[in-house]
Amino acid sequence: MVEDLDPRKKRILQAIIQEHIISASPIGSRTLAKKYNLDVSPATIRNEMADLEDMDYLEQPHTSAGRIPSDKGYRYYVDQLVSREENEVPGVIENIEKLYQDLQDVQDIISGMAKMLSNMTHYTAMVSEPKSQVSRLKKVEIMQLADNSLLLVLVTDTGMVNNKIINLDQNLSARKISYLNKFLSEKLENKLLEDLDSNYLKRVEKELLSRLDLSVDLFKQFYNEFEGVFEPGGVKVYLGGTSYILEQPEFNDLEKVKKMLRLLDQDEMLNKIINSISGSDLEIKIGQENEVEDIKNCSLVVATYYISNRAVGKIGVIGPTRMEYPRVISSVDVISDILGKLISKASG
Amino acid sequence: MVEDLDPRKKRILQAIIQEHIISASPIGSRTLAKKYNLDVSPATIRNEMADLEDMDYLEQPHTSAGRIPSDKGYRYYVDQLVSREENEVPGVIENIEKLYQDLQDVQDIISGMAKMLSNMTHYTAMVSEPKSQVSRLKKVEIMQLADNSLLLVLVTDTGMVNNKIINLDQNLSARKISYLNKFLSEKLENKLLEDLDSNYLKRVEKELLSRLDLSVDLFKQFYNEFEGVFEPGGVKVYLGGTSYILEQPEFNDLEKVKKMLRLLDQDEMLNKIINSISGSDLEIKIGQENEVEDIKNCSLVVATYYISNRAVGKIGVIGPTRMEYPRVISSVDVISDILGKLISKASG
DNA sequence: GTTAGCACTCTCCACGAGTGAGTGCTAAAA
DNA sequence: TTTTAGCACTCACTCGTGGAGAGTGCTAAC
Repeated sequence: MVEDLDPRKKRILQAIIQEHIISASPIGSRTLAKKYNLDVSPATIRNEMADLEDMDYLEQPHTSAGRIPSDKGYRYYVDQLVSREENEVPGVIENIEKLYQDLQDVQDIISGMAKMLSNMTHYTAMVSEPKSQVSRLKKVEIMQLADNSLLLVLVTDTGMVNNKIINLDQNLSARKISYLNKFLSEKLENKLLEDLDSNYLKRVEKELLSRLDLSVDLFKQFYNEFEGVFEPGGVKVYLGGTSYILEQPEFNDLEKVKKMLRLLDQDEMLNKIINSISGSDLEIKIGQENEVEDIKNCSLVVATYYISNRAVGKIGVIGPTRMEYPRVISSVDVISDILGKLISKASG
Repeated sequence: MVEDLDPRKKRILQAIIQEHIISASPIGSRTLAKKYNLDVSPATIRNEMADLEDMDYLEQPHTSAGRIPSDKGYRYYVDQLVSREENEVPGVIENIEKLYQDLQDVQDIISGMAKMLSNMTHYTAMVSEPKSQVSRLKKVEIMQLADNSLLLVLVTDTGMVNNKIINLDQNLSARKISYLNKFLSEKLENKLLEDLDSNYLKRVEKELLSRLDLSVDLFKQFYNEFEGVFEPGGVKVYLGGTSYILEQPEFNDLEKVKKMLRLLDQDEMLNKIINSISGSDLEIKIGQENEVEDIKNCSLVVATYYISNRAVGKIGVIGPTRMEYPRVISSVDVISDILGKLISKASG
């Protein structure tokens, strides 16, 4: 499906896209001839532009306007005309890493990187938490807070800490709690969370019941709560720079801004968006390529970040299709790298 | 400073404000005479309106427009013309409480109530976390995650759970950790966080050093991290219904929306705003009465919520000065109550 | 294949007239 | 003295009109 454009068409397409990214308005043949020395007259460019429009790389908002790139045009640009290494600035990685190195809390790191990425790109950034399925449970511990009240703490090897307060009807003796702790760490720690499904938990429950002389009611209550923690549910998505979308001329319309902000308010939507990206290292979805209806006029640049070689989460940028792809691509690339490194370090 | 308006002026002022709250535009004498049966002619109303303008209760956007309420007008309305019990719907409290009763996590409760409040009022809601100063430390515990890596867990009696992963240069033996745990619970648990200032912590440090044969370097490193947890810092503020501000005609201007959203993006600002409210049960700041520059065209309705009779946090609503005060006041009132109750219950 | 020339198209902006809501003032009525 | 009717006046808002400007497609010449 990728036609091979002749070199002049390539140059013209590239010039139009670059110009449009800057000006956000349709580009005419004269402007193009003036600003880029293409060594041909506007008339020739017009002919080429008409050709490119026939091939669906360009669109014309109305008869007497210049051309704007189509989604297909952007796609060609991103795939063929952008060199991905282009903008790598050498020292940046080390500098950012240093800047954030004393953040220990994974949540702080994630939201810090979301902010960083949005500041670098001037678009809205989104980062999903490390997903638990591919994490190993590093530590399970129950602590007594008061009579009838326990705190359950789970720590994964990706550094995510999960708390749950469990209120019971009756007291659980210190001896039993310490037994439970020993038992649960033995059975659950160092397992993949993915493997701790209800089947496995049921088996653990059975074994525990046979060993521990515990009022069955009390135990059931505890175990129900306990099991609940492992239910998948959506992963939290962090946002950075929400207000940047307002800077984009394509969001000059209040209705559009409203729609967008409402979208970003909904956690499920964010999940859907960021998880619609299949899983390759850095993926770009342009306009109509997006599955979520409400962002079919936006582009997404999303990378996967890794913790000890496991793909655990996504980090990306959402903006208008008229996006500064080269800069965004290299920013997302760099930040996803740093994010993985920082979390790895923080979670030991 | 509160002049006593004669009854007719009161009625007219009230009518203008109510009408303006609905229509968001200046109100003229004819409209008023038609919609509210004030038993006088438009001409008379005009005279009264001119009087009210002289007294600064009303303003005129331009010579030939109707009148809109001034901040002073709203203030009079809120203080004198709104009966605070007006809108109490009996069953509501119980219903909401039931709806949210199985939320155990304090953070979930808070963000749930923020959403609830914004849905009820159709304005943006903000809720601050229980502030730690007036909380008691219920539980301190250190757990070993791996060699060199500890997890510090703090739980307050308001149900807030705080985690910190501490990475050390060397290992800390299990025996020492268990000793540390015993020592720290003895010294810190059930104390007000307010009292755990650096002075107190220094004394504890000294005592600990004299008792524990620990490499001083290692200890210092641990203790530095540990102390950091008690540094005050801003409290987190939860938002609900950010996109509601876009529904308000006073934010039809993109510039204003931008300013507002940028404001709500900054945690420090939110802190400043919500803490500019002194501390009475339910306080209303109208327009210029606000200290924060950027919200001098907004109104704030903020209540304090209580956990076992301690004022621990704030919950409120921010919207245009043209706000439906009666409804907002009773909503904030009700929700702040429920919030306190829910957290009390969840944190046992 | 490329370019100059030209008629044509469409948006955008500024201008002006008309409309309508609302006022303030004055003089008459209650 | 207070209230009301009448009237002239003021502004914001809308809508249509009419260039100006940018850009195109087509044709014919290079």
